Amino acid sequence: MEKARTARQRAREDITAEILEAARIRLAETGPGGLSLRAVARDVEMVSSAVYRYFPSRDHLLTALLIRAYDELGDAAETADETVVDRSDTAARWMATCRAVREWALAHPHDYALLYGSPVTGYAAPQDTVVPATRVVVRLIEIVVAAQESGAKPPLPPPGATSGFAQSFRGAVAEIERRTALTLDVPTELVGRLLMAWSSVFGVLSFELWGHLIGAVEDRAAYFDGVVARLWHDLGGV
Amino acid sequence: MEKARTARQRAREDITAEILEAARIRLAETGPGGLSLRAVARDVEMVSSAVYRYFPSRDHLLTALLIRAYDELGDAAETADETVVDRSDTAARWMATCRAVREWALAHPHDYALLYGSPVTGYAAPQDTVVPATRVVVRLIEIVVAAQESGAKPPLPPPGATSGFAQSFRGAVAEIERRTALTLDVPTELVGRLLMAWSSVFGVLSFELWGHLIGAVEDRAAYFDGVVARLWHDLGGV
DNA sequence: TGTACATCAGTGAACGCGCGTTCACTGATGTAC
DNA sequence: TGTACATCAGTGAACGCGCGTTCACTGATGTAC
Repeated sequence: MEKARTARQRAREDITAEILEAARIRLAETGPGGLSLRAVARDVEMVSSAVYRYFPSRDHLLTALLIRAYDELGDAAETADETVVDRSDTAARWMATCRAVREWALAHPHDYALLYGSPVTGYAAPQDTVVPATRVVVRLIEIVVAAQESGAKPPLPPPGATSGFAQSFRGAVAEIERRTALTLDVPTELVGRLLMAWSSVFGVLSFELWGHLIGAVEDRAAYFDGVVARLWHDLGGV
Repeated sequence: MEKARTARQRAREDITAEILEAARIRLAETGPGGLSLRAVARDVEMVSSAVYRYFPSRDHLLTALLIRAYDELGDAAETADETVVDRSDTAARWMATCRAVREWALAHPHDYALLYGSPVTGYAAPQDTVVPATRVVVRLIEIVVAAQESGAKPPLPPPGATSGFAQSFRGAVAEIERRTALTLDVPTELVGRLLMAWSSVFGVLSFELWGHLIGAVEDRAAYFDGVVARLWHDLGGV
């Protein structure tokens, strides 16, 4: 059994969370590059040096924000998928998951920018962010694999396609083979289409959020749904 | 006939260009949010206040950088397309144009980030950036329209598709109808697929540049080519 | 249970730094007669 | 062609500001005997 938490430990957790939340709000006003420890300290009514008891530097604070945001997004995506009661309705699961990503992005545009926007100059994300960062793709993979297992026909390479494409993402194929219980071979073209779909979803979202669709697309939600449905279709989904 | 330029006018143009170039180099080290007039002034060996003779504020400098980068990218894309001698080989033109975008992005990652990354907090791009910003899509549209005119069959909506998608980008359809000499109707699904392809190209590129493909895709060039070929196939291209 | 010592949160001053922008000025270049 | 005046590029000092990080410190909380 765990030792009971002391008052000090509880306070530390609470205050760490408070600082993180204040930093997140700051993020919206200054952007990640302009995030300032002093400003955050002011918001939580601490002297700036006190924050160093919780985060040893500005970069550690950024890392914590990054992980937290990836985890929130991962939670949102996974929860949305699990809300679909008919687990064999993989098309619905795909749709629900993608929509959840969009909704989270619209609700937290600055956190989204931190994750999928241009990297912060002078800051290199450490290894700890890798696992939380992959939660969304991993879930998308699971859905597509489930569709295959229940008999969806995998997509075919377009006529005239070269082998260079299939060779280019061996790492992803190996990763998927390790993670799945698929007895049949993982069709390479399917993995390629999956990677494409993954970056398309975020490409469309980034375009929507950063204003590149202004003047072209009016109903952004309907557009997103249509795109996601087509990506599913191109994956061989039914 | 134009009046001959005076020494002053020539000097002004030269120095404006020098400042812009210095700013561009700075951009790589600080990111757009951290771009500092004083640092740029130092680089061109001027006193900081002197820069104000050329750019009335930091934001005007950013705008100039933005326009310059969009124009460079537009030039690169258009030139690449025009290099294809057989103008009726629209597949080759599509490929060449997309590749040129990637090459420019790899050669100028910080300018790419300025254009397609998260927007700079506290800075709103003025109207002057709109036209240069659309040069790449416009060229992609021209290529796809040329393919249609020479008999490519337009893509079909996937089975079960709703009308919401087609309705969502009326602005884009109207824009394309105004710009093209197409006598036949512009197929709506084609326009949708075109918008999708457009954001997919930049989605893939952003993922490549910001490190989201690490561990999944090894041969980035082959992957990009494969993606672009599939996008063309999905557009109904031959 | 009570006491002595160790741990740790938070303080406040200081370090050295860079920033955007304004302003009155000097001196060179351009123009009108 | 020569001179008087107007325009403009660049100077240097100053404004008020915020930043990350360090350090010696006080006082509260936790722990071992």
